[in-house]
Amino acid sequence: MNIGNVSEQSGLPAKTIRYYEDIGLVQPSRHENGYRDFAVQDLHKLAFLGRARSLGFSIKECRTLLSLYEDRERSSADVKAIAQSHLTRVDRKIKELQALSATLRDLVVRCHGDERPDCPIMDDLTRSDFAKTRKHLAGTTL
Amino acid sequence: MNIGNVSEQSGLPAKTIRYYEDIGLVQPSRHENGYRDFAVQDLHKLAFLGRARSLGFSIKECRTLLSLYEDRERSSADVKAIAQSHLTRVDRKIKELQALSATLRDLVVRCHGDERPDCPIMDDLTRSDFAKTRKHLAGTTL
DNA sequence: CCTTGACCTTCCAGTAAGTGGAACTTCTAT
DNA sequence: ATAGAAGTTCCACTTACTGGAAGGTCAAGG
Repeated sequence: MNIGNVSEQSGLPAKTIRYYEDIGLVQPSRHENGYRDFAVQDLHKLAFLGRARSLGFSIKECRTLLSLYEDRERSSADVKAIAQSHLTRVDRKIKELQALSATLRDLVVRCHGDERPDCPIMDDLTRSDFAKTRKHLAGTTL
Repeated sequence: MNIGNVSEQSGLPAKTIRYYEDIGLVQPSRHENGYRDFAVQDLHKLAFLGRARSLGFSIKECRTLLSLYEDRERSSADVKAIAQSHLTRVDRKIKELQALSATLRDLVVRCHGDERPDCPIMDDLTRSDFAKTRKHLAGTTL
């Protein structure tokens, strides 16, 4: 099966599939002409990866999940542990963002938003008493 | 003022401050020995940036906010617009993560988590009917 | 046979916002 | 004089891809 076909069936961009091969998540064989030749198992793996990624698992976790996926002797406890820690991470992030949202909302509501320069948002940013309490949002890329 | 001093007072790592100079957010002058010499205004700017970043504003937004910060003729409407769109983004992300959390929680709850291999989480990941519905979490790095 | 276009290949660069480390110089205190 | 702290630059690494260039391959139509 060619990459375009696999891309369509798995829902993953061809670029992503090549990338996944690069980092060793799949190992398709090659045709004589150099084209990748994906087996049905590869398609399943890629679909699995797509779903796992869409659930927010990191590539590293996906790697582990994939090895469990292929392990008939796996214990569901191992799978659950990964999902559980991911869930905890997600929930922690939600809390962080909710706190952020509350702060922003308060500032936005209090800003009259007209042509005058005075602005509670700027006042907040200009506060100098935050240096100790400030916490970086751990890797929050929105 | 040396960078260590500024770092301490602003709460930003020295590395970050140098990075901010690299990308043109601050322009400290230099001592004869090559050491950076920060003015009080630079310190204020960096504190401002630290606070803005901690509120989740992107560097690009920080750049704009900084120019508004230095603009006595600014209209608070401009500031509010940036904060508002950021808030919208945060709230959208919260919703995404909440949906994710619900899905994960359901899977985790349903997984017995023992030594046996059968597992609802794996079953979900192995589902093949998601390719169309799957949505990549837009840039969610937790 | 030739061409056109779709599809495939590799490789390089860029994204966001820093962080870590190496190699080196300068300042400060003993 | 020398040790250690603090400063400097530069390069690489992080995440998970994505975009684009330059070029090879394949199927269909004239």
